[in-house]
Amino acid sequence: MNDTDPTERELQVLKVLWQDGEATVREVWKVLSASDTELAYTTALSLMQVMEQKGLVKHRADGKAYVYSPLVKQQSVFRQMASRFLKRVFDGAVDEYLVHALAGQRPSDAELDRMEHMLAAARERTKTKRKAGDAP
Amino acid sequence: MNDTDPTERELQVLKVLWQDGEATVREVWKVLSASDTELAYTTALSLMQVMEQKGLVKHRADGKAYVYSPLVKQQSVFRQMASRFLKRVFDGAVDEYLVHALAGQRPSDAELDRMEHMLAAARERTKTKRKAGDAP
DNA sequence: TGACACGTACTGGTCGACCAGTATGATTGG
DNA sequence: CCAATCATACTGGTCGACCAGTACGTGTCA
Repeated sequence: MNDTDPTERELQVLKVLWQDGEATVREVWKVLSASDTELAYTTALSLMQVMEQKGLVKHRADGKAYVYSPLVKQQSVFRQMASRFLKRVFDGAVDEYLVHALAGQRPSDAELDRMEHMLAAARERTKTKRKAGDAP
Repeated sequence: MNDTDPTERELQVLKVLWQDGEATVREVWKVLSASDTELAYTTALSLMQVMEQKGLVKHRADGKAYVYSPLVKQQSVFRQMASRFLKRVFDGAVDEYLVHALAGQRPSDAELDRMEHMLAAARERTKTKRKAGDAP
């Protein structure tokens, strides 16, 4: 389906929609204007119209206003963006990916715990995976 | 200094230069044309001239040809790109970053080993960091 | 020596992201 | 009733990434 990542701005909009479930143009505009630099209301509107055209969001009329909601799942978008980034930059070497992230960031103990569990789970999967050729 | 990531193409060029130390336009062009779709020779040239203007590479004359070499370290670029991506997409949550990468990728045992070591090292750093200034 | 091969410089064109203004329709308060 | 205020629709402009063509210089070889 979607073969390109959402742009920076589009991602900002999607985050608002994911958080709130749905939102009017004005609400989205408020958030973007608050976190970022000032933005014209019509700019936010244009952006969301383009996004609808791309199939990222849909709208329904609620009285006068349009209420927008996301058409793509946060999980899918994040997974896709991470995969693509991983592949493009590090040629798929997930350990390279991690080491550079850790270098610029100091994770909390809780995060470290969660990540260790992830690795353990991943190791488990590959181990049990040895059976039956259901490879690509 | 550099406040934007290198573009897709620029990154491809940098990878060639990092790998070989230095390279002529023709060599870079060969690699790009091989891995990607066909590309005009002058396109590669233009790209590298722009990159020089941006301070990403420099050149020296070797007889007729220009030999280009990188001005930025692979480490720095990767670290910066990873950090930025992490922040922009996952708001700095490195565990989120990892889980989505693992979902789309099946790491090898060796990679898992290396990543576990990284986490252990990261945990060590935060632990010793708690003490009053007994820094190395 | 003169044509050719190989190099770079310069220029232009396309496309998408991003931004914002003007036009226009509907609701509502006085 | 009417105008102010809200909404959306439509249109255009800027900028950077990307691509490639033409112009031009220089060394080489028959």
